[in-house]
Amino acid sequence: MCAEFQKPRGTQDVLPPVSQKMEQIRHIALDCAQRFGYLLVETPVFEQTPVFLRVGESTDIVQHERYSFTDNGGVDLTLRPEGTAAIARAYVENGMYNQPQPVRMCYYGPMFRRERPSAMRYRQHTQFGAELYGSVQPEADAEVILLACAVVEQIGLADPVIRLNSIGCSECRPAYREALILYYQQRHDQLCQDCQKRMNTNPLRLLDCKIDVAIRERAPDIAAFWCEDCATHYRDLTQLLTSCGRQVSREPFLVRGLDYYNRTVFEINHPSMGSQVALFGGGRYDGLATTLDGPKSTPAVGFGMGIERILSAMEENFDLPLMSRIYVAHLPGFEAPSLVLAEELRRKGFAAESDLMNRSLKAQLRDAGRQSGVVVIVGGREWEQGEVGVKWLENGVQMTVKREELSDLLRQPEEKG
RNA sequence: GUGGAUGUAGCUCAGUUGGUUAGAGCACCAGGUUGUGGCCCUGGGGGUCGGGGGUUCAAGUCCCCUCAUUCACCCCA
Repeated sequence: MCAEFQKPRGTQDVLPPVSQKMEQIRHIALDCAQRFGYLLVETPVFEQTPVFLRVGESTDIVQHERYSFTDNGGVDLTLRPEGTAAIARAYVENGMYNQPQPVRMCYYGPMFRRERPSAMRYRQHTQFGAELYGSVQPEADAEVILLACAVVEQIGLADPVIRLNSIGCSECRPAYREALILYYQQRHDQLCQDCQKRMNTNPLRLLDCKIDVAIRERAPDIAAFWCEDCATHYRDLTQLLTSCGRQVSREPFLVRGLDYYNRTVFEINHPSMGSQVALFGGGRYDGLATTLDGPKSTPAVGFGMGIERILSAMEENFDLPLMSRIYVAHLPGFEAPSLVLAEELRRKGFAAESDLMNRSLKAQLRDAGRQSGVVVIVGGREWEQGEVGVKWLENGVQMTVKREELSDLLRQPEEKG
């Protein structure tokens, strides 16, 4: 095919049966969220660009991964790279801080980042996420994490291990930041090029480096710098999660790339996935809504979950429940009656389809065999007497019934044969 | 943005040191059964060999460019 007709780089066509699986995941996620009290909020897939600039000036998402464009009215717009900023905007714009707090919301939809595609990384991907506004309590962090774990578990992954850390608050982080810079400055010559750059842009990210791991080992741990409140918050959260039977692993080097986080950050990996690929990740971002013109104090926690990654993680141990479909076949000349009968069955709630290819009966049965279900045969002597044939392909059992009795017979297929 | 690997039918892949009209399996369609699937047999459709340029009497094969896929980085879900 001509190159200009190919799908854009890093995007995918989702075909059956994968598309059905995706629907299943969406259903599970939204259902879980609802049981936790998190209701769906839909925001536009594009926003005015400044909304996303709040994600952090130094992050790659904002710096060079944006899908931005100017519309005909001269407005600067950006395809959303993540959900949190958009939800924060919606929370503020709709005055949701006047609702009884906390406000529990979730979202589900496509995200766009112009990065180079690789394993489990796409330019358009789907994220499910949840956001909790209004509570500073560690219980809030816990609930959000428990929801994420519940979804992951529903999908068939046993015993998720939560990788957890706290990156402190405006009280205690500056001191840690200084200590970290000092430590790395003393070893400046041994650092990789990226890290030398990171010293100035985002020192916390030094801990993310996969090259300078040896240097990192002896780097100062933020836990030693936590203020009283941050320390209690972290301790309480850990306790809450373990009380709920969740496994927590403290990750001193987990910092995450978005600037808006404070205190809690977390993520979860899956063994089937390559190195640094998280199924979901999130944290607390008490300052974000304020920067979008929200009230002075608007605490919030949330996570985002990569649906394509979830899909690939569950691939082996998750089967789609097959809906049994009815194939209405016809003898030559009975195309129209078979279409009518199929429609009749559909109106009674069955999944039914008829042949549209003017095939021979033999070919229709072959076709029906591909989806292994029930075949209703229309035409011939039986039709003259107001009857149709019914055949179960599984075991080859066949019988003839009055048209009026057909739907009753089909409702209990397991008793036949 | 950096580095590596790979592009031949819908899918998985053969294709010799460059040499006639590019093959197989699976899948698809039809027939073998004037009204019955799966197995088997026979036949059929389907390819600008990712695209463009170059070398050559001759390119799927060699060279260059480009596009795409993929893996590792960067970063993130």
